[in-house]
Amino acid sequence: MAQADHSNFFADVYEVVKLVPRGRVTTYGAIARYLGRKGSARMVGWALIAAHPFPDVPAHRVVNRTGLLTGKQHFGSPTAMQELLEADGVKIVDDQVQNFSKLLWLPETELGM
DNA sequence: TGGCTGACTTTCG
DNA sequence: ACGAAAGCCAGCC
Repeated sequence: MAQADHSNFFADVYEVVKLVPRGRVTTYGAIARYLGRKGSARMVGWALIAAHPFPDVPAHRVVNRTGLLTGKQHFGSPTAMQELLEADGVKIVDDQVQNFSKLLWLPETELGM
């Protein structure tokens, strides 16, 4: 539990993202659907923006459904997200996660729901 | 108070 | 197959 008084949504997003194992990636829709807000996938990304000062939240492991680093723009550097993913062992080519389908980590599936 | 925007996803034309 | 619109929710003007 973070300092979430009125917005459990942010805390939930952080918890799920923090649960993403190293070398894996997940999608906004997967998290949103896991939280019960399948239509609010944008909110997941928004929560990640608020997660900037949170080093425990590997936002770089969250990409869009195509495996494209859509949020790399918000990392301060255009290549920061790619560097972080490669540091986790994820290969990135042209802002696209290679072997994305295999590296995709779904909370519903991995957590057993 | 009301409306726009946004690190998205899915569906209709 | 491509393009446009809808759905969803929270923050900001």
